[in-house]
Amino acid sequence: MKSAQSTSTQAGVAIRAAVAAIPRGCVASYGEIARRAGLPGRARLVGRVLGEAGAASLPWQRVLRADGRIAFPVGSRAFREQVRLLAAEGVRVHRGRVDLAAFGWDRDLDRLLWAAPRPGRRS
DNA sequence: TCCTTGACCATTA
DNA sequence: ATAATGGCCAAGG
Repeated sequence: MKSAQSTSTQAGVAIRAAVAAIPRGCVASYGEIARRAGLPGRARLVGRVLGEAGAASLPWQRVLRADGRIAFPVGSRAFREQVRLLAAEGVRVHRGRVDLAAFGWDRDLDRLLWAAPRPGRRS
């Protein structure tokens, strides 16, 4: 058979590997996954691949939009499912959105801890 | 073959 | 904060 869906292409394999690598309790954006998969600028392809069959065994719930919001319509079946799965691994979702500074995979901890404005450093 | 759609994103206003 | 725009590119009609 030659049904070469995106999930069986090289890109698909790389994307799935990147998603599988997201640590439990963390989240990453579609764009970030694309970048890690060696496909910068192809966030939409990530969404497509996750939509295809085979994503069931992946931690797809850890993939969010760049602003931390869930990519499904609020209240939809997939939306509720994603919220449930994330909550199950300790990721807090508030109003369909996750705080990337707190749960983001690539968050820079140093910058986060020192985020408080220091006196004498610009306003 | 052209056109539309989409689990997206960065920039600009 | 929201809205419009252009880029991205694989599927499906």
